[in-house]
Amino acid sequence: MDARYDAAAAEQPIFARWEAAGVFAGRPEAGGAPFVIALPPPNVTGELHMGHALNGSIQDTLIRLRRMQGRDTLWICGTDHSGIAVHAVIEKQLRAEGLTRFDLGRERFLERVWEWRAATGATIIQQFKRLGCTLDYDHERFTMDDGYVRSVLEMFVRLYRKGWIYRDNRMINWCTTCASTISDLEVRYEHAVDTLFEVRYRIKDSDEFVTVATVRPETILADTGVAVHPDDDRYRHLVGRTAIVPLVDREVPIIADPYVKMEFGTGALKITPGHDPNDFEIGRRHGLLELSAIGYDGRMSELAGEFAGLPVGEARSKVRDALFALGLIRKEEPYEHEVGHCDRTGDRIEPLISLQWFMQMDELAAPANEAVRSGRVRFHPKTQESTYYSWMLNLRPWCVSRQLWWGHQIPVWYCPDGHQTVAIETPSACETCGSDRLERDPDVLDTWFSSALWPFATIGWPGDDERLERYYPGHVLTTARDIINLWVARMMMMGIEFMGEIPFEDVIINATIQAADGRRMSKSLGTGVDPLDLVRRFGADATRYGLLKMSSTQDVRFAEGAISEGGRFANKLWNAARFVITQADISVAAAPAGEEPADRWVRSRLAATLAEVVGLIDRYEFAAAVKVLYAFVFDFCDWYIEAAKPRLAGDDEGARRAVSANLLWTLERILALTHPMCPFVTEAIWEHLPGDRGLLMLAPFPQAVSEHRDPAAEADVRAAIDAVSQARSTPDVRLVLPQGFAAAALVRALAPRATQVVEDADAAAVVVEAAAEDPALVRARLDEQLAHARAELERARAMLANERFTTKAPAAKVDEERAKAARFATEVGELEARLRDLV
RNA sequence: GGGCGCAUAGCUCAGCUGGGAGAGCGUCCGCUUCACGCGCGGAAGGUCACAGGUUCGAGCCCUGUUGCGCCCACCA
Repeated sequence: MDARYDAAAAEQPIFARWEAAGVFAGRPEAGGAPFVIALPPPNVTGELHMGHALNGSIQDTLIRLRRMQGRDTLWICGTDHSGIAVHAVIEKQLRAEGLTRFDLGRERFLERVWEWRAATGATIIQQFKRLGCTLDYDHERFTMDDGYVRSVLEMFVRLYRKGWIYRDNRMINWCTTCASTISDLEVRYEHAVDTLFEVRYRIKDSDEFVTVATVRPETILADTGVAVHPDDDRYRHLVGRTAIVPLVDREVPIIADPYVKMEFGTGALKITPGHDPNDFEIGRRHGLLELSAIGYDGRMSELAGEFAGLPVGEARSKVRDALFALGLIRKEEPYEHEVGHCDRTGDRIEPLISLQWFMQMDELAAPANEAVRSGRVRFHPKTQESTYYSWMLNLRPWCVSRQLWWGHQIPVWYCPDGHQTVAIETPSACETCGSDRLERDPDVLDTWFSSALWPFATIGWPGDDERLERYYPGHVLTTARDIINLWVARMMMMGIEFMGEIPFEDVIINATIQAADGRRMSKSLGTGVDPLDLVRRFGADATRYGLLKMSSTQDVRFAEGAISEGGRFANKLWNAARFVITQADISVAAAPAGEEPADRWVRSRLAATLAEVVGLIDRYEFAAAVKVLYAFVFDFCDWYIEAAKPRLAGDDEGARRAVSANLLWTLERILALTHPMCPFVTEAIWEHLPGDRGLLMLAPFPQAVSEHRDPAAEADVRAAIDAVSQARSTPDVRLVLPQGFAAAALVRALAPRATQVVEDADAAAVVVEAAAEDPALVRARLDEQLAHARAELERARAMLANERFTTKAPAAKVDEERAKAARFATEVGELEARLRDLV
């Protein structure tokens, strides 16, 4: 064993051995209850980023711990076809060749996507292996593989037959770059400064004008009404009259609708049902015409007359100029508001009316809400439930059709008469009229539609696969906050609907790891940190350790120090093992042996640590678990191994064997406890330990033996450690131990700088003194101790003198103060006596 | 516009139901090269964002202010 743990050299061969064990696909033969996590399927376009690495570390820690605890663990593996993202990648390639996807046509485009996927689609899964993740690679799924496509179509058909999926002409969010609809959840609102115009519309058969306010004058060309509030006295006389839309001279009705805010702008609202979601609703209420002046290409349509063909932005200023020339603009002022942008491309969203497929989720949502409310599904941290409810309690129809090619093509065929035939297999004739001239809907489904069935489509739904039976429902889901509604909520709805049971019990919402300066980590900003680079520099264990330590309920800034600490931790463990292997008698069997205070202390600390770390992981408090583990491992090294050295080197063969057995026993348990978090280094050490022990990954997880708890030994050794620590930092000290102090031998062995270690019948506790030959130092130290004791005594007495404290505080608190007062009074007395003796 | 969260040592963060401010890193001092210099021990360093309030007592509870972050939302 080298003096330094070489992660780079150790990791790959170890991973190969794990894979060879063939247990990643679950192991029902082990007899334990299933424990299942579904990996949030990363985009095929993706590379492992910090979020994936954090999430992978958490999931693998849980999977490994449960596996060692005997559970039949399954970590579902796969990738998402990510429609829009893939289109972006391939269309960019095409642009470089001077082509568009339409030049290729659907079939050739899809061939090209599959070629690309064959070449690069495995990257991110390989990267999870580098992190040490024990995903079920043998059953890797892809949301576009044949079986999965079938599952998606099955879901569509079933929901269609229930009437929850339907086709309708509604207002949708249109992204001109994507040339597709996007869902409400894919719209990101950004602050924008535009101009608010007040425009005068003439009233028909009158000299009067009505003035409306708008930030989008170009939509005037598609206006089909003017609305005022029913209670607005300023306009009451106009309701029912006709206004004339400027530039196009269209006659439109003036209507009254309570949606209009009297106090905003002029109190009169132009209605453009074709280009504004509110106006759309108002238009539907009043039966207004739905006109469209903007096309899917983001340019003005024929309806725009002289402005036809102009991009929207350009049309806006041209229309403004035309209105101004006619003297119809009454006012222009800067106006700040939030404008919807495409989450993927950043383009301004164009609200348009379009014939699309929608999904209505009201009935699906009710049981999903109930699952959270009743506590069957728990969010960690719990505050994230509000994100879930805020969306789930206010659901609107989900536009599921996308005008893309890469994705699950909608399984609906139309005959020339417009009848719909819905089927999983291509039908030969129209269900309604028998026509054989069928054409399939060209659109594909929203990527999140297929993601919603990830927990069960991956393991065989809708078949009767035994894996489906065994591994659904799952247990834990860990993911990022921004997809609680896009994904988590929808999985819950679909899981309940199609499997009759929630897909998981615990939803862990990860911290977002920000760049060191607090900005968002992003490749394009150049603020990203590549987790694989960390793996190369520090090792996978160090990376996992650091990420777990950074995991938190709130967002954290990336700190490389946490990763390098993980590297030191792994090296420390490696060297502790190296000491045991080279210095101890490893022919003895590992056993909780030795009755010295140090022996009992380390076993007691180990039992406490085991229980605490497992408890923390059970509660998903990974950062705290890592800290507790770290503290114990360093205590073990700094004190138990140090205490063992003289005993191993001594002549007492019995002591030598006992210490060796105890060292081995403790080390084995530390390795098992550490393994879920730092699997590589622990497995590497395990291989060096004597005997044929198989893989640590499959070793049974150690129980915390409560009989090993020994508060007296812990207190004694703690006192010894404190005294020795003091002695190490100060030359020429004298250590005074109480008569019969249990850990006296430990103090004598570890305090080389103490000039004297003496037992004193009068000493109440271990005392560190300056050496007798320098009374001034002794005096100074005693003075310091006395001042401290006096201050404590004074504080306790002051509290007890406060009548309101003694009457109002809980009795236990008061008793505690009394005890303190008594203790410090004694200590003050003792110290004063010592000082008198010195003089 | 509504909601949620965060502001604690130079840095990254802990501080659970209110009773003497913590860890790791960094800095400084000492030790040590016989498992580990990715080592050992110690020390310095904080009016717990600000202002009020409740309480015998507040980092923790309440109100407000400031600064950050996030989520939700169709006010022209």
